[in-house]
Amino acid sequence: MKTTARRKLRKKEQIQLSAIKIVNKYGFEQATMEQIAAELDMTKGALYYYFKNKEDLLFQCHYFVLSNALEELQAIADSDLDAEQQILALTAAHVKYVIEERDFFNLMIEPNKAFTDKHLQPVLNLRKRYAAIFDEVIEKGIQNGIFRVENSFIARMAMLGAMNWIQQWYREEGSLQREQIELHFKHVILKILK
Amino acid sequence: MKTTARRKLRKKEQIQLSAIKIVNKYGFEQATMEQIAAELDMTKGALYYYFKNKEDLLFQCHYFVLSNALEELQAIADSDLDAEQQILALTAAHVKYVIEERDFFNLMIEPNKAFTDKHLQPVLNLRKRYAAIFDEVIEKGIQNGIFRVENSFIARMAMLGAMNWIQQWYREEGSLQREQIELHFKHVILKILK
Amino acid sequence: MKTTARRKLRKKEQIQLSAIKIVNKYGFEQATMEQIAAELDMTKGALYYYFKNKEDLLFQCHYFVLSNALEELQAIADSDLDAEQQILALTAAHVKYVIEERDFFNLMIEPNKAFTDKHLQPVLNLRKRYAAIFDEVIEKGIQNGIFRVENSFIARMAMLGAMNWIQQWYREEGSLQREQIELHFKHVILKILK
Amino acid sequence: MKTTARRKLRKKEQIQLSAIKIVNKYGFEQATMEQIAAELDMTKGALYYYFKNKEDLLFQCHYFVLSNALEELQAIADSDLDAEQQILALTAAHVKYVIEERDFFNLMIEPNKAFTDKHLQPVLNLRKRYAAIFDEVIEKGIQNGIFRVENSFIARMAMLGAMNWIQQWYREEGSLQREQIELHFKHVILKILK
DNA sequence: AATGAATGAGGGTTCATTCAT
DNA sequence: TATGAATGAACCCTCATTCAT
Repeated sequence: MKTTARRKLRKKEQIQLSAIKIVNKYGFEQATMEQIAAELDMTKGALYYYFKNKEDLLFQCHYFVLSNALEELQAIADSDLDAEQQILALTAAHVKYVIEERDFFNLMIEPNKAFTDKHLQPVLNLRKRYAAIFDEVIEKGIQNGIFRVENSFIARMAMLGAMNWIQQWYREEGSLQREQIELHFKHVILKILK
Repeated sequence: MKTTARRKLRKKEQIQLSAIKIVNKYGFEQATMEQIAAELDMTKGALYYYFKNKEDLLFQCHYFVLSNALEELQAIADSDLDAEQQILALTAAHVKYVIEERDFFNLMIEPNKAFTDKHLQPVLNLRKRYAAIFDEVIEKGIQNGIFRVENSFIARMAMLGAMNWIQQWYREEGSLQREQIELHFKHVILKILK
Repeated sequence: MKTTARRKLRKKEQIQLSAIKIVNKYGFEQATMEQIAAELDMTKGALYYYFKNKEDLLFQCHYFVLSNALEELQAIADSDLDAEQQILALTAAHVKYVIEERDFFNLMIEPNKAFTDKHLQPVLNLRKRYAAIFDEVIEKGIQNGIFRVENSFIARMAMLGAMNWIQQWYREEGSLQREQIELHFKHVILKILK
Repeated sequence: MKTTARRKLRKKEQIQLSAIKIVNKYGFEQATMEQIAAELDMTKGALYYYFKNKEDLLFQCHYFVLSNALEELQAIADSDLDAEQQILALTAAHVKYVIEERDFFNLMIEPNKAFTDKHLQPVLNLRKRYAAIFDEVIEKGIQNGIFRVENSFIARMAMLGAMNWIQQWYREEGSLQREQIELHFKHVILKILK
């Protein structure tokens, strides 16, 4: 039956969640298979039943997170909103990921020293596509005369950097709630782009 | 005698410089005592005559880099330039550090990943003072009517985030050189602040 | 019921054949239970229904191969050929086994590396009986005046050594095919014995 | 001073001797770094101070043993004895190695599954040169009309195989002493070659 | 002040073995 | 009977740390 196959898939997902958690806590290289396993009350040996090796596990985590985010952003870029509305929606979505899915998103930020050639390419491709979505909308805005930027690469990087940095200072119990942050950043982003 | 004490100090500095070099090349956790020692044609055992352990050495490096940066930024904030000129100088300085001292500034991001309690507090303090300099200049600019920002905390964080992110994409062999990046970011920062 | 018992026996044989194949391909210690099972589209867990453990399985394979060889050689020694014809037939048979059952004959070389006490004795016994066949035929030849050797023990060991060594240099894709090797060795063996 | 360097070299030799011993006892792949270290009351970690990794250590053992033997045999082939005397001397030397330096020689026999490309070539070269010495002398004998063989490759392999096999049955406490074995094998070898 | 040498803890990985289902 | 899943021991290797000299 499919039940067992499905159970295996579910377990793989659990392991990925655990791995993401541990990686965010200790860093990419410092996360150990033992820690990842302990989080689920498994022994590290068991992880190898589900993933070929550490790099494979971490790669799949990375891929999983990026793919999900990518899909959501792509839908925005494909909508029939105008460039300004789109960039605001992208901002909101990205801020949401950064704040709400902290653990997931941190992975995207992590440097790629950890991957060997075989895994590096797919990750870099996803990253490129993610960035391309922002570029596309920015470009559209420029052509429509809505945005005015000196260098769109720099603009995109500045925007993403500013937003990614949020997780360094955001605290759930702090005075600024997500919605306010979203609003503030929409404002900042527009300043950068106009 | 003072001479030997001084010689020891000088050696410690050499070791720190070596460590900084290695860390910037291989990353914080991947740098090994052996590599650091080899850079100076020493054996790793000798390092322990000067530093208690690896964390101690790395902490002092970090402290050294951050203190230097702090001093430089403070001088700017204390100068008699106007707020706009000051913020531009701060931007140039920060961009320089982010690029040149890659991994030590990386640490500013998540010091708790690398340091245990004892060393964490001093680092966090430095970090606060570092941020305070930006706040001070921004505030000055607002009071002088030069800057106009909705929320100065958000503005500072957006600026620093945008700049810190540079190290994620900057490549020495890339098409954008440090000086150009500096110029572009001065432009972006002013957009955010005005 | 006999049917199920017989089915079990047949399955055991299949597993043995699979194990023999894998061992000849990857070597005795490098063969894994997983590989052996995969060859039959089983999971490794199932093997333990038929064999107590890996050593047991491998022992029975070894025993199986050696017994078969022994039987074949015994038939030759019991035939009514004369001693020279018999020794030539033994040579052909032995060369065939050395080449075809590479690793199981390898075991004949140092069974104590692979087997613990319990299994060692039966193997050593088979080994003795195997050698005895050669001795018997050599002795017969000497008594019939066909062979003339200084020391029949040395002669037997030299013969077997020369043949066992074949597996060190034989390559399936090499220029010498099994049949040619057989012919050459028949020649050499006769030189040693005459 | 050179003393420390020399001490290091001596230690490396000790480790090699230990490794050779263990490998002969348990086989190439089954020998563990721990066993090798324990033999010298060291911890396995210490081995890595002297050798890069297991393959490196085992390779150097292999190389060491082969080189030594090679030198001795080459001297014989270079002497001004005639081919028959040379082959007898080679036989004596080889038998001596097989019996007296059992551990060393076993290494030569071991299959080379253990080495990766980098290390495999040098070993195979040494082996080739070792074999070439026998070939050279055999060829010389053929040209001088002293030897008469159908296929000199087969003859060489049969000889070496017969001799290498000695260690399978030789027991120090057995009835045949080395000198007698030497004599017997000289006899056998001449039978094969004439 | 520095080196050579060693230790020991821990990390990634493999695999025979077990066992509930 | 057989599978899926897990365990645990053992392996290779790295590296911070120690210490006699």
